[in-house]
Amino acid sequence: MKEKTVYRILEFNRFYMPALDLLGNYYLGSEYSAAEARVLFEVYACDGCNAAHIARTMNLDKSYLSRIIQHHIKSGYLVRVRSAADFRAFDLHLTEAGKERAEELIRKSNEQIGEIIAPLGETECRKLIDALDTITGILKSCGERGML
Amino acid sequence: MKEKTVYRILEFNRFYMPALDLLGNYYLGSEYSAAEARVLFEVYACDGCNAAHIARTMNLDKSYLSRIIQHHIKSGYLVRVRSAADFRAFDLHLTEAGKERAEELIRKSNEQIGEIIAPLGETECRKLIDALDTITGILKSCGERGML
DNA sequence: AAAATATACTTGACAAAGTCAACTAAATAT
DNA sequence: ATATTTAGTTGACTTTGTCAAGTATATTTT
Repeated sequence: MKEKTVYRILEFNRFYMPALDLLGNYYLGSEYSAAEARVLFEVYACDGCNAAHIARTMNLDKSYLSRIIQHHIKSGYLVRVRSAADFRAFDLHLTEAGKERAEELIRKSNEQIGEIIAPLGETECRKLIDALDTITGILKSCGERGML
Repeated sequence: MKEKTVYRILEFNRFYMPALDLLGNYYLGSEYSAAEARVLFEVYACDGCNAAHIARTMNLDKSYLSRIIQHHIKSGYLVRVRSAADFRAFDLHLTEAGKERAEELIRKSNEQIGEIIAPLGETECRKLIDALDTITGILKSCGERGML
């Protein structure tokens, strides 16, 4: 049974990943690099966080991240303000443009997924949600620290 | 309902993708680049195919692919033989070492997933499989050509 | 309080991954 | 026979990501 489960997971990944790719996964809007977009989202989700926090939660190299942040600042999407509590760190905030940019990316993602599931009816949607919940629940139960 | 479904899919992706990453998705063993491993798998799955076929099915740039193949040949994992039917093309085959390498990567993937789902009992495994099947089934029903 | 250690972030140099355009050679279509 | 398409290669390039070393501030240890 275990073996079959492993096999089925691998098979699912093989199926689902290209699907993700196709529809743009949660960070992809379009002309943006994955990491760049995700950084924007992280700040969107967690206003005032700093680079170290992002590096930890996204498991990103800090030097790489540093440059991504600089780039976003140059693009006018991010601003940094020196943290009062810790003078080494900078609190990160989205500018208005940055917020709009993030929301636009989210909207695009939504639209893409929306298009794909367009043919589904109520019942199927409910089933889909249930299945997603089931998987999430079970996988979460596996890892004290296996998963996010 | 549609909106909720979209939202839930995005949320699932956010949860599942790092999980995939962590456990090495279907192509990842370890020190190998995604594309490199996938090429190996493609030939494993489709012995005698040529670069053009791989480029099409994996949606890979042909120049990039050309170099990956060269690299695999140098590593002793792949051999090419000029196609009798089409003198421009080369049939690709795994060497014994290449076969072993591919199988080792597959074995590693299996082990990693196996470890993660180790805590699960029979019932949970069955539920997980059902949920994966449900998702696959529903999503497949969406796309005449939305998905793989 | 001083010294040692850890953390936040930056920079330079680099390696790896991926793309683009131009090319040769063979196959196919006109 | 000529034009177009397809298989593959190569060179030059950009993007993406990593590594090591450095500066400045915080924290811990003695």
